[in-house]
Amino acid sequence: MATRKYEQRLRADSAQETRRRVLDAVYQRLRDAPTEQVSIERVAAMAGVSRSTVYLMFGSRAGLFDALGEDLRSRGGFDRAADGAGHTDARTGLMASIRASVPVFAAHREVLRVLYSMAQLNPEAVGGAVQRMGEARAAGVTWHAQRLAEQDALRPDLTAADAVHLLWAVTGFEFFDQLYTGRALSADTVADMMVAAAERAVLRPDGQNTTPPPNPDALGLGLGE
Amino acid sequence: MATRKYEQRLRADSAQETRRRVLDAVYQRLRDAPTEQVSIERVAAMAGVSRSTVYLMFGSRAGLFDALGEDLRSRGGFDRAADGAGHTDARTGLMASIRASVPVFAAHREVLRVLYSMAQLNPEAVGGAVQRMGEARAAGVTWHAQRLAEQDALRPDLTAADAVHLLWAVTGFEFFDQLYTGRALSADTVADMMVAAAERAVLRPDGQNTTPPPNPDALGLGLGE
DNA sequence: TCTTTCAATAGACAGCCTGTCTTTCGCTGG
DNA sequence: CCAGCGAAAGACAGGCTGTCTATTGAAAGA
Repeated sequence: MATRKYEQRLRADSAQETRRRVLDAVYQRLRDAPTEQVSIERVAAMAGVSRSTVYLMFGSRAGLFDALGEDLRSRGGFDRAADGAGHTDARTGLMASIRASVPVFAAHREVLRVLYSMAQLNPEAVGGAVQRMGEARAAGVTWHAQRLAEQDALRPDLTAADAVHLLWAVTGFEFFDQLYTGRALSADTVADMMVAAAERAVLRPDGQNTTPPPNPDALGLGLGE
Repeated sequence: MATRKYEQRLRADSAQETRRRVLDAVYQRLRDAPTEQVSIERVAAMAGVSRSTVYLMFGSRAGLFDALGEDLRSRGGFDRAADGAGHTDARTGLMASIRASVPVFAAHREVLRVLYSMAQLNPEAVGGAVQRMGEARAAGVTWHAQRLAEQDALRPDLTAADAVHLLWAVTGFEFFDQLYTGRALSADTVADMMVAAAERAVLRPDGQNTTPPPNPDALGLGLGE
């Protein structure tokens, strides 16, 4: 007996919805109790779904977290935050990128924290989601450094490669969180600091900016001589 | 029957040695396979000890990692790295501190990575060891910022508190590892970058790094204590 | 020497978790 | 009406934690 053709559109829709519920449940769980161990069992219960359904949909624990990362990447606002491409000026483009990413970091802080830490302990545990996010960010940072070099906005003592390294360290979630959580600062304050840090780390000191350098006269006599 | 008095010195010595073997085993395990889950069972087997002995000695899994952190703190070289107090000049003191800490970070990178990540996921899981290390570092950073302020070496647009925040972010293990592992740079290169980043982030732009210290008398008793 | 005492050990147990399997249910859609 | 398939239920093996009890063996005292 030949198999009948099946469309199953309604079924597919409901599956999609179930998937959504599960992802929301993990997100919620990570947000509410980031320090507790997340068991698939619990997540499934929160989503009103059987544990075996989760395995069916995501394949494994890692697959679930991978999907969460991907979900965050597509819905969390990372896309908009990624490019500061709307600007002709490389400097302002960089600053815009940083300022755009901070609210995203802050909004999803707990969940990102868990994903990043899990990835540190075992990259496979999040199925490469964090790694992919990192690659995207690396590309973005490289692009920015390139543009800054082209517009001769880099410090004279830096190569473009050095700038990539420094920008990488100074614009990432880890750096953000050192200030936001580690020092209990507001997102706005952190944004200011990250912008300032990036500026001072890689940009020509003489160039004019959103933060004009302090008046040289003010310093004069303060030190040594 | 009255209890006899017991000294048990030899016993205590052997216990100490066993403890050492267990701690070495965890360290080794974390270093060799940082991405795999460390089970007490495995560690005990590596140390040639019963699992229950580990629980007896350290109380719990968390206690074991706490002890490891403490062990690292006392034997890993953090003490020497912590203070750049041998210098009268606040600037060079800061730089010396940073340069001293980098080799320690690099030497224990894998183990520190695991401890820090575990602490992020659940501070209790490492029994406060990481938190204590953080507090010590915070105190050190505050001290440096204070001295820089006193010697008028901070950027004019920064408060001492701001300097603490920035130094915190730029001198820590996380920042180090973003460059060392994240960008695959050598420890020496990272040290240079961290020094440069700290310098540019918080120090007066006009002063040379090699600038002679201001009037030594100004410091007075600051160091000895 | 010979006994006392207790640190160190071994091992059993309950409980939680993961990942895989088989079986059953019940809705969709021809 | 009923075939097909997505979803659920639940059993299972295996690994881990933390606790508890029983055992042992050697140092310390007499």
